[in-house]
Amino acid sequence: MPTKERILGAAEELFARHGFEGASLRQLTAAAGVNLAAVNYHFGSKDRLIEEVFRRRLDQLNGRRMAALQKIAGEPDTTIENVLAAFIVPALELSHDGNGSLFMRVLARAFAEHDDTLRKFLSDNYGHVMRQFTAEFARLLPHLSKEELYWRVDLVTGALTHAMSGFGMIQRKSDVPEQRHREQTAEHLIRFAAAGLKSP
Amino acid sequence: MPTKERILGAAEELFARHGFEGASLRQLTAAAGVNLAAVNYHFGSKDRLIEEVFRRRLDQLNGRRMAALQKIAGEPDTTIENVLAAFIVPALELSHDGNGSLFMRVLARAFAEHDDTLRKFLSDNYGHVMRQFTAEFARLLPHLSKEELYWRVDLVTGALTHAMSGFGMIQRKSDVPEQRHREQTAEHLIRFAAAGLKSP
DNA sequence: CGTATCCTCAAACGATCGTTTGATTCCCGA
DNA sequence: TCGGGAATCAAACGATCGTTTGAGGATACG
Repeated sequence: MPTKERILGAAEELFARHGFEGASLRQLTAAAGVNLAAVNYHFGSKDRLIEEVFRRRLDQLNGRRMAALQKIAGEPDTTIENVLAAFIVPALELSHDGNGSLFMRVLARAFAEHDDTLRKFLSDNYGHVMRQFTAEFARLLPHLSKEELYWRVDLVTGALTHAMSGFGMIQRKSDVPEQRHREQTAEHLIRFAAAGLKSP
Repeated sequence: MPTKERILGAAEELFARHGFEGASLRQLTAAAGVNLAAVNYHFGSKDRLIEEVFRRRLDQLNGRRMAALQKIAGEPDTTIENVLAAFIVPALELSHDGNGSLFMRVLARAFAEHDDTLRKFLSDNYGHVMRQFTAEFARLLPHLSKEELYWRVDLVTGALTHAMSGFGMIQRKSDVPEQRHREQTAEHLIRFAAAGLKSP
């Protein structure tokens, strides 16, 4: 495997496990089986490596989210559940794809850290996704004030980030096929979030 | 102010802002206006200081939660909303008490970090609180399977932790009295969480 | 006044951090 | 086959980390 890929994989795992400050480049390069200097050679700095870890996964994740949303946005028979599925299902697919679940933990960490640099990077690059989803929720919940809507979207985001960071018990039982388990998880999350969004 | 108190206050603020690994004892003691060696003298180590930051706030927070829960647990006319209020209101009171809101950010960080030592400490010392609340939810939602119930309690916990860590917009408008703002926030959170818990 | 106890202080400990350097190896196109 | 950029390597840079030390100051009690 190319050196850059091995570094990104090890970085994802160690950032998830020990945080951005807690994972050192020496641990990281040792886990990847590459030389210590390789990070600065290929990425320039540790901060740029962190951004690249986000870019690689979020490009794919948000691409799928936007594609799913485009299919239903503005349509007359679209439901809250449809929009939530467009947001949640791509994330669940990622969680079950190789080390993707580790990335959801990295993402949960990024939310918990209130680091301004990282927040600005995420907002600049992927803020439009949240805005599109919020706009569609607004269309389907026209009776809610803007403040009410933001509140509920924020609570939904919190619940989903928490759940998908693996803190909860998204653990597949051995007798349930992976495909079926993913569908069940999606149903749980969508049912819960839809009830919260639609509450009177 | 006593040295120990000044250290705990500065620690709470810097742990919230930079994380447990990101905040150094040199920053911390400088902010507190005490000598570098004071941390190890009064607390023994940085890890023990971290535990003390949690203990100080959680003793008070969970004490109030348990007291509120005892008043309604097992009563025939208790509602989901009552139980949620017993869980949420003490946390909101803490959030509006001095540097208490910073502690909610520390707590959110602790959830995001999957650090085993910290998790064990929190579970050993305060796990009984979550078990009591879960038991009461189980009584009020008898139609839910144990798996369903755990799922929903976990999602509620995630949403509330997220919201109260200040990532959302729990920001009081200047023309709203603090007491009223706290009540409004509690209403938002309780309505959302109750809808999620009770969803069919 | 003497002294015992609690506390503070500057200084230093060894370890580890992210980053840089300069030499060496690899590999492909001319 | 040979030249040259790309990639890897061991080693070192200065800075910062948590922790420890031992001397000195403060305070209370005989």
